[in-house]
Amino acid sequence: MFGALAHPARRRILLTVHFHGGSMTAGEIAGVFVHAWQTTTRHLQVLEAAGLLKHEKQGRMRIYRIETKRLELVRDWLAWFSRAP
Amino acid sequence: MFGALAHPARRRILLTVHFHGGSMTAGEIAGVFVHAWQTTTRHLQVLEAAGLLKHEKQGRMRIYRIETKRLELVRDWLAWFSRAP
DNA sequence: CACACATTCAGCGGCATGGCTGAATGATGC
DNA sequence: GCATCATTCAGCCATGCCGCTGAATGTGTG
Repeated sequence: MFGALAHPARRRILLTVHFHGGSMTAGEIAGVFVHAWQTTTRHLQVLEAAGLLKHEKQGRMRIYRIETKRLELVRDWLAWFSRAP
Repeated sequence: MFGALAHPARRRILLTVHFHGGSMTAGEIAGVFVHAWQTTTRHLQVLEAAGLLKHEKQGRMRIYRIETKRLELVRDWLAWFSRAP
């Protein structure tokens, strides 16, 4: 998970999808970035492997949507540092 | 920052230091891990470069302490996903 | 001063990652 | 069925990271 968030492009993907209503097609996402779309595809796979995105086929395009629940794990981890030592 | 948190050993270092009262010497930290201490040293440097740790010399040992403020930046970033798109 | 201790610096090998290009899959429309 | 669009798979190369070992820096003790 943290590994997936470590790359700026992947964080931007998450933000982009979120502010686009929570779901976007792979093409739309790739269109936002300068990279070759194949590169973006790999980032999407990394994010999906980390459980931060899920995709569903709809016709000939795949729609990605965010799994915000997964992000709460990060929040939970951070919470350890709020507790008294 | 996320890059620094991406490695399990570094997250463990942060937790270890936190639950040890917020500060530890490099030797104590290295003692907890299986790795060669030189390896741990590099992790400490990465964490320091990310602003998550700071050190101060005290005699011939260096004391590291956590910068929890820095972790709040992560929290702030996560907050974007709580806002309505 | 000489020595021991705590810690870091420098460099090596192996493996993963990130960018690219070129070819393959899969659904649609005529 | 065939051409087309959206997307992914496979492989290449360069760079960076992580573990290690061996030598160097700095600081206290006799």
